Amino acid sequence: MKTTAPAAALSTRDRLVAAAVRVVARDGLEAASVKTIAAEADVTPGLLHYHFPSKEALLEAALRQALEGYLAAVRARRDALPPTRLLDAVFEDARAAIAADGEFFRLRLAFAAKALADPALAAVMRDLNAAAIEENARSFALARGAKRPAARDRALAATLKAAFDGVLLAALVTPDFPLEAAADILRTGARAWQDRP
Amino acid sequence: MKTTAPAAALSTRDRLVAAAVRVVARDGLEAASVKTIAAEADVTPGLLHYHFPSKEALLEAALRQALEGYLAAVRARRDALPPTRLLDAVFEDARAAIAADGEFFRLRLAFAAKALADPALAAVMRDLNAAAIEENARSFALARGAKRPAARDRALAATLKAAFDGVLLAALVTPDFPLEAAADILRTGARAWQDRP
Amino acid sequence: MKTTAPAAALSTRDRLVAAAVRVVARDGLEAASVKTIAAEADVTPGLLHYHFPSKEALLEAALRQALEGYLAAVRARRDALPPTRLLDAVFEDARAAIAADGEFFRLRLAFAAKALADPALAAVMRDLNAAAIEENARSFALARGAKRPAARDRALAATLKAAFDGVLLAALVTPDFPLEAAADILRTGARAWQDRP
Amino acid sequence: MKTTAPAAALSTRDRLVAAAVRVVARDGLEAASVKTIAAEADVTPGLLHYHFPSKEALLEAALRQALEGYLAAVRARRDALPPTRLLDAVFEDARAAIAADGEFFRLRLAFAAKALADPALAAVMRDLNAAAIEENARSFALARGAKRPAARDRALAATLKAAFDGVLLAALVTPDFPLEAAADILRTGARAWQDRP
DNA sequence: AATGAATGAGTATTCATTCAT
DNA sequence: TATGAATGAATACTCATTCAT
Repeated sequence: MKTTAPAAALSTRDRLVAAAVRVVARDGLEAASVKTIAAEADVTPGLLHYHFPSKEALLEAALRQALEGYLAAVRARRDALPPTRLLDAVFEDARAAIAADGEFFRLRLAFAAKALADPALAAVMRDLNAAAIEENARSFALARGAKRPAARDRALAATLKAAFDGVLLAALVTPDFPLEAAADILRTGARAWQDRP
Repeated sequence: MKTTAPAAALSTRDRLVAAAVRVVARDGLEAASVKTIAAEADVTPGLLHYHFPSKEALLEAALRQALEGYLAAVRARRDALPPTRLLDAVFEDARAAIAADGEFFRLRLAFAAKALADPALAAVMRDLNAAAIEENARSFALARGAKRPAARDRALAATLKAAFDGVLLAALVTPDFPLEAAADILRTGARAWQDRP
Repeated sequence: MKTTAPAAALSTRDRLVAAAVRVVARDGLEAASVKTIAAEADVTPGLLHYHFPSKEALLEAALRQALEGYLAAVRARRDALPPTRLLDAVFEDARAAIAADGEFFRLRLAFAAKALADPALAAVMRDLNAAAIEENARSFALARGAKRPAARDRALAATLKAAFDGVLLAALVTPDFPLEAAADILRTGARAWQDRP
Repeated sequence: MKTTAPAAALSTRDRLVAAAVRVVARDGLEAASVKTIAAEADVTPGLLHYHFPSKEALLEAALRQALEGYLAAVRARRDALPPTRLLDAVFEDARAAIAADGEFFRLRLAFAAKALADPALAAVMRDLNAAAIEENARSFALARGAKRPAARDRALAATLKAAFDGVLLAALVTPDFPLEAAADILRTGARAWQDRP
């Protein structure tokens, strides 16, 4: 019989997924060979293929896990705020991401590039993107006094997410990117959109 | 004496750069092996290394050429417009890019991901990004009635470029992305920023 | 249960080392490509790199193994002789080497040339050379009636080894090299050195 | 019309040979590619094949030129000495070579290794080796009071040359090689050989 | 579940040589 | 003479995958 320490004792499968996330976030997809990932998980390459049919399958699981973790973090922060502050929260999320999220963004960018040629990855990204947008759309609806998100809420959420992604990329490559101006411009546009009847 | 047909008369070097651009735009960086690029240029792999010290050097030249081509196109369109329509032109550029530019964006995204780990590529991107932004900043200054671009013009230009890049990526991955809303939100924010004293 | 035939039971690693020794001794370092060595070991080139991080690492192991084998042979012959005959034994060793050792010397010469530019190989040669010299120095001390080798014993051993190496090279390139004269001259000089108080 | 400065203006052919000698002496045969040698001679690789049918032919010329230069230097020093001091001169030559001749020896060792598998190179080495030995043999005959070198003189010359070559190699690889002892042992043996009736 | 050995196709790069100009 | 472009074969090495144990 084997007793498992509750938190630390990840299954081999989960260790592999976590290792893949770490490697891609830290060193990019080019460095994410089977050998490298297996070593990061302290496991032999052969075992990786016992748990996953291919390297692609593992990478897909890694992308899903990374995006789900991000989504959960967004949700948690959102649940702790009153509805009227939700639009501000989006901007704070974005600013926090820009300040701290270099690694996670590296992973997201690497996978985005790969997804353009890989339908399975594209599907994962689309689904979890949609979930995050729906989450924010719900918040925007509440702030407007509506119970359920409408098309205008989803459009706002999708736009802000996309725009901030672009800003995040630019800020990572260009050290002196004008973050304040970007936030100001986007916030003004968003407020006007919200106040429209 | 040799008459040169305008298109076929590219030097081998230029044919290699063009081939690299094509391959990366069409199939991504993962498919851009020396063998593939050489074949696309109708050349032997050995010859590629006669003209470029390494694959990396060729890819860097390809990125530069692609971005310079883009910059030239932006400049040309800009020169054909009266100053008061310049802000609108940015939005039209962006919309045109979203509608038509899938291939060019694929290349840009692939190189962006690689640039996070490759300082030489990052420098190329930064330089040509900065040139494009300066170009637009000049337009925005003229529209404000100023002769020379100030920090506020550059901030606006940088923000719009970054935000539209994000929108472009999202639109490529998500077919039903709300382009109209995005343009509206960004335009509103930009106008408010411009009208500020 | 597996019965192992003594010769065939080499590990893959050992088969690779032996194959490298054989190829270098027979055809020289220029012919010692990864492909050639792998074929000689009846193994795929990929497997060579599974067992050795690089071709250089394999060649270093091969050099060490060849020199250790030689050293062991010298020791064995030495142990079978009475102390007074030890100086003569050195000359017999040398003559035997000259007569029979073409292949081993080809390897040694190839590696010596390479070692001038490769510190790792140079270290291996130096260490095993020193061991062989110390071995002979001990013999010369015993022949003098001393228990432990002194500087004069090591100087004699080093000189004889070096001089015979040169003679061996010359004899290999020049078929009619005067081996008897060489042995006579060296023996006379060595005896005089030994008889000195 | 082209005027040629008398000493500096080597023919292209000679510049190539000199460049090959320099490259091999400095960096070894492994570094002596056609490209490298041509660059050292400030010439294009294509031109090399105009003057030499193959790389091998150039290397053979380089070896011959290096050995002939060495032979000329030996002859010159010999001509300046009275007959009775000639044996000493051999030892001084050798000591000078050991002290200063690292580069030349590197070349000689590299070619020696290659010559074991290349009959054309082996012939060059043998011929010029024989010439140098004959030179010394003549000296030894004179010192004995004979007019013409006999077998015993040639044997002595061949032995000393070979032995000193070995010592030179050992001294290059082993920094603390006992040069004094080596010279002493060889000189004693040589004198005894000379004094024999 | 896990290992470690093995494969075969693929990678970028270097090389001596040829040839039209 | 001399150049610079071009070729094709060879180089060491990496990779995802398979499989017997």
